[in-house]
Amino acid sequence: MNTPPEGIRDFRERDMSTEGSAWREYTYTNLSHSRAHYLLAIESLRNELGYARTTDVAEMLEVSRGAASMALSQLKKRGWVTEDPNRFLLLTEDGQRITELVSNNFDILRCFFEEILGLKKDDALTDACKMEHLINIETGERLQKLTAMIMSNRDFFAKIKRQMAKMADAD
Amino acid sequence: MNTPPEGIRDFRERDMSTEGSAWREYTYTNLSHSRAHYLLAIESLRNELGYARTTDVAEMLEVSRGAASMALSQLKKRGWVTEDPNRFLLLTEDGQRITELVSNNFDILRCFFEEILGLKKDDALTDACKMEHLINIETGERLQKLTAMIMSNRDFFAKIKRQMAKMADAD
DNA sequence: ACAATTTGCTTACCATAGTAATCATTGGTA
DNA sequence: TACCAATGATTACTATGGTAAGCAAATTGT
Repeated sequence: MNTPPEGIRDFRERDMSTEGSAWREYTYTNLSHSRAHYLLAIESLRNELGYARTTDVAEMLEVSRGAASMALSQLKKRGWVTEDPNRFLLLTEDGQRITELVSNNFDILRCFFEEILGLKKDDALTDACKMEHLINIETGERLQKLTAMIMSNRDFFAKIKRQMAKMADAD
Repeated sequence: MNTPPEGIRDFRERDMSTEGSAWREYTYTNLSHSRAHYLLAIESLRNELGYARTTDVAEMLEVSRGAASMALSQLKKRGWVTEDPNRFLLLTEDGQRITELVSNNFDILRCFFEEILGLKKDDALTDACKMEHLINIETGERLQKLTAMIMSNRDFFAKIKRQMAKMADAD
């Protein structure tokens, strides 16, 4: 947990001396929101179908095949995606690490939003999706820990649930 | 708290029937990360200096004056920014509402990351900055509530602090 | 008063992230 | 075999969000 996975720039090493343009730092993994979903799509397709072609990715993400083709060739250049001998898409080891990281972040966030903050499933999903590639490893780990601690404290958890339900009623 | 401020599309009304491209929804306020900071810069400059010119905004955000000029003219078109009789930049009422929303989100997130999750100040700031314009109103309100509830539960708060400190040591 | 600087803006440029149209392979089938 | 559909990639286009260079008008300094 000490160092980030291979292929991911360590955000903790960034130069904060030039503060002020911190607002521009928002990738952590050097992965855009969109590119993250190409990786997730490959993973998900390989789990569902056993394979992933450019066309399948395009269809899943509802983008044109041209866009998928270009996006995927970028991801290949960066060493996150390759092809198997039969030209089906594969995640490299780096690609898998990053995908898993983003996927974990998504789960942590979704769970926190839904179980702790009591957001509706859809809203929890949407917000988690927006942030999955943004939070750094440390934040994810700590959020997960917090969620676990709250959920294992029955009284406090119940209290939170009541309060959050009250807020939902106010809507 | 029931409805979003004027000039902000209500994300809760979006059509979720076309799920699947939810990954593409990530603005809520129709405000990009970058544009949000133009609004915040105007607000902040007017508080610090009493006025905000294009040049001041450009300098604060460390972008070129050309970029600032274009960004600001977009924000003017959208009715979030105007000029006073002497051509100094002003936030419109809609602009102020959005700026306040983003600014509140930032404070809520920063506080949560720093006080609850125990992130270092810089990391808390960075993560909050990345998400300030992304979380929807409801999520912000609930996160704030959670933070308050945890902080006012002395025993549990102390326990969390211990755990989070332990995670920091592991780094 | 006049030169120098500041300011706001335009222009030409770059990169990313999409679309739509088109094209070359390829693989199955009539 | 000869054709047709599907696949993957290319091309031209759009929009956003930047930079750098340069221009015109206003402000400032001596």
